[in-house]
Amino acid sequence: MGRPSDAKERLLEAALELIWERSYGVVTIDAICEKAGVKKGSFYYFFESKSALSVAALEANWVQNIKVKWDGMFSASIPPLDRIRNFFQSTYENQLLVKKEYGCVLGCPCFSVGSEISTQDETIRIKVQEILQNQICYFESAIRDAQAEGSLPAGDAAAKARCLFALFEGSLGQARIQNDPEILRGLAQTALDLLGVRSAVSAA
Amino acid sequence: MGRPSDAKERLLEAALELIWERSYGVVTIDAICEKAGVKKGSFYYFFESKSALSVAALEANWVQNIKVKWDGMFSASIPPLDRIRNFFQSTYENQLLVKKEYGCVLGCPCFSVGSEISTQDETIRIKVQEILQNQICYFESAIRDAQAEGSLPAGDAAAKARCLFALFEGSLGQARIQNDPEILRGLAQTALDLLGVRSAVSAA
DNA sequence: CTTGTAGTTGACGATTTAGTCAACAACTCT
DNA sequence: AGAGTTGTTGACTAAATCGTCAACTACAAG
Repeated sequence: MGRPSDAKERLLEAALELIWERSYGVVTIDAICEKAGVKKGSFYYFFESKSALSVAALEANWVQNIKVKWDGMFSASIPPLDRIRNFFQSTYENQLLVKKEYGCVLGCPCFSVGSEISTQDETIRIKVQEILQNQICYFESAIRDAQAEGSLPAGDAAAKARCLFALFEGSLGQARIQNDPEILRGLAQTALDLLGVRSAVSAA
Repeated sequence: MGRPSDAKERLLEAALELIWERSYGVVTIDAICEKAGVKKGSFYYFFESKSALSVAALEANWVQNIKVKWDGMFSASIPPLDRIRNFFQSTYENQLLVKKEYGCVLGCPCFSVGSEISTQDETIRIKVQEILQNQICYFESAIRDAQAEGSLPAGDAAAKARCLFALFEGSLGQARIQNDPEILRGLAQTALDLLGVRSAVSAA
């Protein structure tokens, strides 16, 4: 009941995009409002601060956009090493698209924001940590499955997953800093090498 | 001639520390001035903007602090794989100290700042890129030397160096976000594994 | 149609921040 | 000591930004 509105959703989307494109610190509430087509009064009707909005935006982006993609890419119906290969390959392709659309390589919003304000805003830090931890789990179960089927040597799957994730985020960060998606070109192969796959070149 | 002063140096130091602790966006010129014990008029006497100061601060930190340490750790007199092992080990120990001193894991200022403002400030982006590129070179020559002496399999040393660097920065970023230096604990071994060293456990 | 609820608006005061400037102070060199 | 140069200061303006609020609007349900 009452007056229907999608202003809240528009704010979430605008905030995430602006923060991703620019940075958390440089984006003002006014800018978010303008991009969302919402007056500041309405902003404060829905959220109590930029911080609270950002937490909600990161969460919404995770459940509505990222998680569904990852669920698809890390589906148990795909051979585990293919999941990893495809994931890194599509990361590259995705950043190519981002650069075409935004003019810049933007990397991973979650990691960038987390690194930016982890010492300043505990609620964002916790949310980012939670999402990243969740992402590492996708790597970890792919690694576990690969070990179970014998396509990867046994070993600490959690540690390997963290290592793989560090490679992932570190590479995305470099790509953002250099504004060059080509950094991510061979990442799929690099990832498999890192896991100790003896690379048999697979014919398409 | 004229009036001697170390205000410029104090500004460089204060800026770097504040930006490292907090973030580029959240640190104001006023805050830098206060920390440096310098009035704003003097700030603008030495630098034309926060951006210009930051570029100078990153550069000064690189040549005066980081580079000399790295020159030591990557000295040609040390066996190449030891350079890498020691480097990652000392990264861990260093962040332990940072956490003790600052209360937070702070990671790598250069990478954090770079990732934060790469899309916003081209002069900082370029400077960061230059420093990071330089750092990768240290990895690359260690890898090359290891390959030359046969302790690493041949292969694209530049690519391996970039990969190692991504692991390095990605791990530091995670450690910062989680505010937990233990993320970096086994990094030296992980790095060597990544390079394909068949791990012979070396006795001390 | 009325009523209650959810959402909207624009104008406002308070604060923070950037950036400027003219006068002043401290030092060096001759 | 005098002159020239370098660095310092505090007070100032302008602008940006935050956060608030009372009045207003649009819709749903009865």
